[in-house]
Amino acid sequence: MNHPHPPFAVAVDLAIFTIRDGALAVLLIERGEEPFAGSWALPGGFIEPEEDAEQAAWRELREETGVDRFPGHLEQLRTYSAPDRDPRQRVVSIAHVALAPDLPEPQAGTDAADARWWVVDDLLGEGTSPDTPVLAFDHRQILTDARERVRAKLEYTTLATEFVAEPFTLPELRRVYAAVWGTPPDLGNFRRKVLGTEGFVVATDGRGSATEAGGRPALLYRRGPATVVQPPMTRG
Amino acid sequence: MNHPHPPFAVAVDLAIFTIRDGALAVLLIERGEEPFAGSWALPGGFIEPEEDAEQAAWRELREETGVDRFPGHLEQLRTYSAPDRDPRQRVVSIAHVALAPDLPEPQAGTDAADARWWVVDDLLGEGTSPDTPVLAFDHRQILTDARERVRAKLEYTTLATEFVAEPFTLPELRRVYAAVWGTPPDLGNFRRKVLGTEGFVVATDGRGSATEAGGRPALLYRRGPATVVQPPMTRG
DNA sequence: CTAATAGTGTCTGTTAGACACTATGCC
DNA sequence: GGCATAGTGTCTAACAGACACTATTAG
Repeated sequence: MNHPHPPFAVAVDLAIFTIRDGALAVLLIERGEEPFAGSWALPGGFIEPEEDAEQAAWRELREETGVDRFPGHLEQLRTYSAPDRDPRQRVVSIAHVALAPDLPEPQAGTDAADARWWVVDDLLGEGTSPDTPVLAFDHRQILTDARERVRAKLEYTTLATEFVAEPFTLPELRRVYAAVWGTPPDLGNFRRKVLGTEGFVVATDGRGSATEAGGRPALLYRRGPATVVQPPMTRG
Repeated sequence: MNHPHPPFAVAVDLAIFTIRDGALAVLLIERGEEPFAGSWALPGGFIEPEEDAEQAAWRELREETGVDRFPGHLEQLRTYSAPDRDPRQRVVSIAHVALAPDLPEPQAGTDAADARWWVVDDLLGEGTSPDTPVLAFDHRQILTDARERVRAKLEYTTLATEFVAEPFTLPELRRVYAAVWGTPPDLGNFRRKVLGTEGFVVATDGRGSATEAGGRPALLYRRGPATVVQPPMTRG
């Protein structure tokens, strides 16, 4: 412990995920100020004196999505602390991952030029399409780590249910896995696993409506109390 | 992002684990200064201006263990940021977990009254024996989280090999699992899993020496290139 | 009826768990 | 030989993967 301790700013950054049109999407903010003005970045902000990181993350979550009672899940991801990650000053960022059922189109915040959902595979794919932005700071790395966290957690937890609004159908839940993993799990085996895991979902007496194209309506379920899936579901 | 940003100190704390006498042990420092003078704490220190958290953790690791080339594994755990976790000032701590083969008894650092290894189960157990110290700050929580990280990672990674010095025997490696999980995995199934996982260990042509009590000498192995164990080993 | 989606049944190879057995060292 | 430890073999129940089949809706 050597004194003096240099001054640090401590921020939280958020990778807020949802499923939109069958794909995993993340909320990005277009920066209105330098550095990286015009680039897109993960939403975030500095921790206030009386907050811990989790409280700051919840606050940012509400501010950036415009939703008063955020319906999803939030957890800490990891902390990014490279000395030059922000060119203005030393900023350590405690990154978080949030998941939610389909949220409304966001409104741009006070200091943001614009805010919108992006398909994650478009952002992280190899293809350098002219429409896909370069992310500000080290946010591409954070987003990569965040996606891997979500992918992994779908295997051994019931976290997928946080991506759907209650009540939900099993086909909807299966589409969450398809979106996050890139390929849908086998139908029969998926149902066996979900229904065979005590407390993953609980049946309701309702039935969903058929899709516009017809087809049998699916049964409706709610989230159960279970949090882990043992043994895990397997990817691919 | 509201200005001004209050000043934060950013520290790293380390849960350095090893196996001593068949039990999981952690290195603690007896604090010589207030607050918590006389209490025991995880080793740690503040991040320097030109370092990131990982570099700071490696530096502290060398300083606190007195070992120049630390032989084990280091990874970030999570960040603890409660506003009142340090009564002096606002300190955010990026906690890390380190694993190593049996290390020499540590020398007390400059500002530490004493430094020694403690059996983790003695520190975290329910029993309030007079000899077991109360940990400083939120270090009991950090230690609990760190132990759980290690327990979990032994299931699905080859991390256990970081607890033994090369070359090592399979019975030695099995004793790592016994120490961390509290109960040894079944002998035959353990060997089947380790030897059946490509790249977990690689055989050498050497044989270990028999124990003092006699018995057949075990074959010697080195760490392999594999990092994951799929499907995982199961606890208990 | 057909198309489309939801849901069930079943076969098979793999493997974890349990546990008995054999091998090789020291005294 | 006996004891202690290392290492092998085997039986079985459970289960993931694959995939064929049946059910229920809209039009």
